[in-house]
Amino acid sequence: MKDVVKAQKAANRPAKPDAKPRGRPLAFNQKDALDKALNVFWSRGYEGASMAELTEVLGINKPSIYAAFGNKETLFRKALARYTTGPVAFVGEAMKEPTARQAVEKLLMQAVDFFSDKSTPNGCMIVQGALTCGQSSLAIQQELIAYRGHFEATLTKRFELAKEQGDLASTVNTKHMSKYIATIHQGMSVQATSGATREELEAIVEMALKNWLAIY
Amino acid sequence: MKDVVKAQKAANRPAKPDAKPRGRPLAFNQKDALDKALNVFWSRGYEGASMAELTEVLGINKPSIYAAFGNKETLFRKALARYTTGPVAFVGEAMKEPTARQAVEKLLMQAVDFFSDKSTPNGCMIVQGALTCGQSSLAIQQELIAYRGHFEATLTKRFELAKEQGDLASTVNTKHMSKYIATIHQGMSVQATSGATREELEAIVEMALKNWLAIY
DNA sequence: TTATATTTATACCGATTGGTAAATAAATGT
DNA sequence: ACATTTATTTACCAATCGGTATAAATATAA
Repeated sequence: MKDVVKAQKAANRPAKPDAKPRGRPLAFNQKDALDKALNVFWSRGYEGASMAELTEVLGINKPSIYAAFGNKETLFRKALARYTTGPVAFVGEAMKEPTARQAVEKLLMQAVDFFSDKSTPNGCMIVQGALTCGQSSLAIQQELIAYRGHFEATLTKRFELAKEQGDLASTVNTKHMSKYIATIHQGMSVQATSGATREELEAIVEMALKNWLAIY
Repeated sequence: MKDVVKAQKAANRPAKPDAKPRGRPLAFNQKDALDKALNVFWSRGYEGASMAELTEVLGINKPSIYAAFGNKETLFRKALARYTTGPVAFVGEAMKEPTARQAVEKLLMQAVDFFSDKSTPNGCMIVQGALTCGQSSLAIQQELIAYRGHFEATLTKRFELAKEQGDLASTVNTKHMSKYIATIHQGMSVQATSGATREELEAIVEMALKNWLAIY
């Protein structure tokens, strides 16, 4: 049995709170370590984050990282999963607003909070994690493109619902509208990374929302 | 006299059309080579473009590249300068339109042409050349941020002129409006890189322009 | 106490990174 | 013809890249 397989087995072992595990215990908290890795990938992107920096920030030696999370690519994917269920879970929340207009307003306003939060890196990891990259990272690049597509699909679904509920005109092209909102969101991500202040991001959203009246 | 200094001297020598240069002639066209380098940086970003790929695409050995253009960083800067005076020179042209509204419309419409041009990489090099990167590329990252700032300053100047000429209300915050337009432009760059079609980009611009009536 | 299981730290791997030394080739000046 | 200048080719450099083999350390099970 190869070590890699053993490690995976250990990582996938279901939590039995009462039965103590057999070997030497982990010297670090997996969730904390993953959060730290997320921060590195978030600020540096997939290629810009080196395993050397990751080991330094996590305070864990490389073999321990590989045993716990697999290689760099799977570590990135696990950090990305944590990102979507953690920091950016507000996207799903915003969709629950009673009208499409309110959903978009809440989405973009929360994005302002998110982008200007000084305790986290600026910008969106899904937007900037691998926009451009070398040939060896094309798989990650495509994966992030797919994530962005899911984001638009979420918006489209919400707009379709709004059509049914009558708070959005039946003539609206929901896919185009989703792409438009996504474009603003992605542009704001670039702006945040470029140093835009909270006030500036708010002004952008304000202008984008005035648009709502004009569009339909 | 070091070789590097000699090479720089050769590169900076003023063009005397009739006086033939002294040593072995260059075996490649500098402008063509720079255009090829631009294409690599444009599609892969600064870090994603390796010297190995650059030598392969340019068809020139590394020592010749270093002699002609300096190191990777200066090669990127020279490619970037060519980018601004070549492919994206349309930005300055759009500013010459008679009104602010027409200037923005022309700017964004040309951006659609630009982003959906299948003979060039998708997206904008200034937006995506180094959005995220490792520590060794922070200087380039900052330089591109400055370029984006210049883009906004250009828009702001045009809007200030529009105020003077009366085709823009005196109450408009020109800096905020510039940031809003820049945000849409940058978002479109991300969309283009993600595979958005020409029709989709056009729809985005159409919605952004309807906004013009609502904003002021 | 001994065997087994798991994680740790150290030290290393081949491949790739950006960059260059040295010798040869091809032009002009005298 | 010969010296000088410049560019090209080849072969190499140290540093870093992602990733791992090995053995010591630390836990439970018997």
